[in-house]
Order: sequence, then C-alpha cells, then structure tokens
Amino acid sequence: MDKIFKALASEPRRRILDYLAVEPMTVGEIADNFEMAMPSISRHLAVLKEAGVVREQKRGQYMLYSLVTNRLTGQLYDFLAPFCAQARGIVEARPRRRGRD
Amino acid sequence: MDKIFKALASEPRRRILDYLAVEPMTVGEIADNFEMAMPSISRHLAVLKEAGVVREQKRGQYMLYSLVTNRLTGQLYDFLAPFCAQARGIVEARPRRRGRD
DNA sequence: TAGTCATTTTCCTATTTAGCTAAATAAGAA
DNA sequence: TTCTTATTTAGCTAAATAGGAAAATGACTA
Repeated sequence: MDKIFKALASEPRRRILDYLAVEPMTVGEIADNFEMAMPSISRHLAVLKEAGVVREQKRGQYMLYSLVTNRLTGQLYDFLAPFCAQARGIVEARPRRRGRD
Repeated sequence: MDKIFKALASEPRRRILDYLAVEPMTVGEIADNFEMAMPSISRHLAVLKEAGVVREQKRGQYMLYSLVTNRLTGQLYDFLAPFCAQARGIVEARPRRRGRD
C-alpha cells in the first residue's frame, strides 16, 4: 500500500503508466517520450515493478513492460472504499490499528 | 494531482485520514494517537490541506480538521478511470501530452 | 495585564529520492 | 570470438522530506 502510493507520487511515473495503458512498451520506447536519460527511466520502471503495477517480460534483448491493471485499480479502490462509505454515511472507516504507533 | 499522491505517499498521513474519516478532530486529539511530536503532526496536516483532502476550521483556540471526502474520491477516481476502461478494452487511455517533455 | 494552553513556524540534522555519467550485463549479429 | 545494441547497476551530487526542539502566534482565563 505504501509502495503503490510512493510509486504514484511522481509525475514521470504516472506518465509512464499512461503510455503503458495504451500498449506494452520496451524501455527504449518509453524513454523516447522523455527527455530523461534511459537509466533514470529504468529506475522508475523498477519502482513501478516493486509496487506491482507493471510487469516485465524478456523479449530477446528487449525488456517489455506492461501494465498490471487490476493491481493498480484494486489497491486504490481498497483504499477509497471506506472513504466513499463514510461520504454516504453508511459505515465506519475501515479498520486500522489505533493507539500508539 | 501531484499534490494528492504526494500527500497520500506517507503512512502517518494515511492514518490521519483514517481517523478523520470517523470524525473531525483537533490537532491535539490526532497527535494523541501518534508517538510523533505535535509540530510534526501539524506539518502533515498542512500537507493534506495543501492537497485539498482536509479542511481546517478555527474553533476557539483549537483547530478542527475534517475530511474533504469528495476531493479524495474524485481525484483518485479521475486517475483510475482510464485504467479501468483500458482493463475492459473499451477506450484508449486518457489524453495526456505525448512527445518531448 | 500576565499566564496558560493549542497550534504553527523556524531552524537544524538525518535520510531518501531523482537525476546524471560511466561501467557492467546480456542478447544478437557478423 | 568480436562488435553492437538494450538495459541495468554503481557511484555521485543536488534537492526534497521527515523528524525534533525551541521560539512565535493566538486565544482564553484570572
């Protein structure tokens, strides 16, 4: 949960997700859309992969990245649900440990 | 959009939102649930306010913080929608400038 | 007015993050 | 094998962030 929000808290990484939402792409193809150097893109992709929102597949000497849509939507919906419920006055907020950290 | 994801990319801040989802609270009441010192809580609240997900109301010498639910849900749904659509194969990803940054 | 309580601001330090270039890996082509 | 291309890793610097303590602000009370 923390990883997914950290992953999304970056304009370049959200842009990468936009591109991948259209179609899977190699690192180089993604990098062509940015002014950033490829190693930087590579690390952004690693962060997104760590968060589970993209996956990588070796395709010869290329690395193909694609979106893990249900991971993205699922995690965010899970986070949102309690707040939606509260907005409608239906239930209490989702359970979370209270008290000292 | 950037601000909301940055605001959510913090465990303590998400916990604060959980508390506020139950009921509005003063800074001191919120701080009682953390080991963190109050000034730190105060700054986390400022970040959440900057992102528009909480609002503050002066109540005498207390400051009452409460959730801006529709802001939270609206922004995240807007972000998610294109990915949901893509998952169902309905439309292309949401428009965003492509090409060089 | 002086004193107290709640909150914010300032100043400081430690940690994390983003970006770069250069070097290392890995696969394909000659 | 050697050369080339695609990607990742290492090593670095600059900037952002989180936290604390102490000072400043603002409102209530005596």
